[in-house]
Amino acid sequence: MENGTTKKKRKAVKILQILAERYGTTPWNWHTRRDPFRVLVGTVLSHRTRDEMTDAAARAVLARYPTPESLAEAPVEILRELVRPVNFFKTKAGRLKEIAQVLCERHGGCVPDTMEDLLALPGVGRKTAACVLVYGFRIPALPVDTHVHRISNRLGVVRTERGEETERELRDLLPDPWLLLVNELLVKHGQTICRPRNPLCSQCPVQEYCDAYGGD
DNA sequence: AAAACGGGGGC
DNA sequence: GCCCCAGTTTT
Repeated sequence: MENGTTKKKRKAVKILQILAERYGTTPWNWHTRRDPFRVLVGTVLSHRTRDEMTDAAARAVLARYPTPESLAEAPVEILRELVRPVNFFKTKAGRLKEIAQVLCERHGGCVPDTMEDLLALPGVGRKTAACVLVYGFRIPALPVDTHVHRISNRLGVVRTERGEETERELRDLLPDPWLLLVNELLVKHGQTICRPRNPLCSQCPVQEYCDAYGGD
């Protein structure tokens, strides 16, 4: 006998299978970003900022300050210049330095691998901490950003007001292997097709599963 | 729960 | 020119 929750789980996994085919995401694609420090720096810079700008800034910072030790000593005015392309760059420049200092003082120059320790870092919330766990350590965690929240609700996989509720409900719905993929897949989908405004529903590979699909 | 932070690119 | 955007912290 199949109850409602089981049905939802099957639907959620089916959707992710289709999106994984569409966007070509596979576990070994993460190879390039397995260094937790790089993930942490890049994710902090990405807050409220588009990918293209984030990438340039993260590379600039990491090229000059490739370790927590060097970043902790970086002059904040130079950091500001390096991260100027991203939103909130003044705040983020200071935060990056603070984070690096805490890593050196409390964690022996390493990025911690628990949610609790990550959340204690300045400027690191649940989304960023989960990104470090998933992309840096491949520990199952669920980064819920605006894309994951919006798309999960449009699809009808969850019905939630806030990101934290989305995180709780999705976690119950998805087996661990899919937790590792859901953020990457939904962000790609959200940037290309399931956009906040004017989604391209006619091109959507999961329209038949979508509560919000209106026929486009 | 809502505002503050805070700036470049797309329309 | 206006509006939006891979969040977090503070009020």
